[in-house]
Amino acid sequence: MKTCSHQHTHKRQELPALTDRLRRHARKITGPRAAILEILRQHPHPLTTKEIFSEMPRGECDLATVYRSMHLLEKAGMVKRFHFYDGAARFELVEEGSDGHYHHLVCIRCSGVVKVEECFSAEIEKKIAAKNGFKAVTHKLEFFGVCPNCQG
Amino acid sequence: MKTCSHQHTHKRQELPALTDRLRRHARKITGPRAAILEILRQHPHPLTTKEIFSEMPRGECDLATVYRSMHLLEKAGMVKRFHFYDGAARFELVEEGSDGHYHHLVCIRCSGVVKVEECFSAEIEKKIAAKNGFKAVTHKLEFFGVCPNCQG
DNA sequence: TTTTCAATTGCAAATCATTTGCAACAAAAG
DNA sequence: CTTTTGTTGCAAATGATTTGCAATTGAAAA
Repeated sequence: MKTCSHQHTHKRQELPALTDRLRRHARKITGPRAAILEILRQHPHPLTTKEIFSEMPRGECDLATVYRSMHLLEKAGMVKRFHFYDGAARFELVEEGSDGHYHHLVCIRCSGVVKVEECFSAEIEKKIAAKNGFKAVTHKLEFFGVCPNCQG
Repeated sequence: MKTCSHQHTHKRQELPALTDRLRRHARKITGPRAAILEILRQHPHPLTTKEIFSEMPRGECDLATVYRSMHLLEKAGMVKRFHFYDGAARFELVEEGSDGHYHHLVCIRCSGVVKVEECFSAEIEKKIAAKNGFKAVTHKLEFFGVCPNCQG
């Protein structure tokens, strides 16, 4: 019983490599989109749409555009969407070739996030799928706790 | 390495037992609260606030009251909150004595939900907590896939 | 490079889920 | 039965996200 073999290597791609990836999905490379990719590139953390928006050089684009772009990037498999404690979606770049499968450990006090390499055995998922007759089963797993700084 | 020992036995409690549980948390048993508990009792599925509201006998109470009640029941440990594919929170009754720790397998097509007994080794969680210096670590885990009816 | 056209954006208004202030009300305690 | 304090209804406020539409702009074609 071995743990699942998701990739966790993170060689951060350059912006051109990212725009190429997007272009491959038959999409235009626009100012806002390049800016968003660059921001995600520089923040290896899950960011909310608002955070991405406020990182934009001088209000470069509309909030709605960020929302639209995030959907686009998500469908292109270039970002992964997360939901933690609050109602806001958070996004993180998925490295090329990675299936984007990894998890987080979130501090319930300060909201700090740590990427988690560990994952449980893929056997469990297969067993669950088989037992219930489901196909294409995936999972979402997030850990929550109190980080060292917020203890005491 | 054994799987975690969460309880999964579900002997559905009667309404009086439920109201007693709530009373123990020093809270008044009101019409809306009893109605909500009864609805949750009769639907061993995660329900959205809206669904609970529309199950109420003739609009018995305000939507805001349902929201307030769900927070109350959550703090009392009587219901568990879930977030699946969409933005709406879903609630399910937690059996007395259960730690409310179990998971779901959700169909991404029809939204059907199956309760999942399986869980991964508790060792993994301990290891993650120790490695990062976090305390009181818990996790949220949900499975997604295509159910038998929605395949093909 | 310039033309052309569909994809994309900005803006404002619309939705959706959820929360909150406040006065009227109703359980539970005495 | 009265008091006390938690609860509710209602309406308005939030916060996140979506959408219609006209104006704009990448990128393919000429």
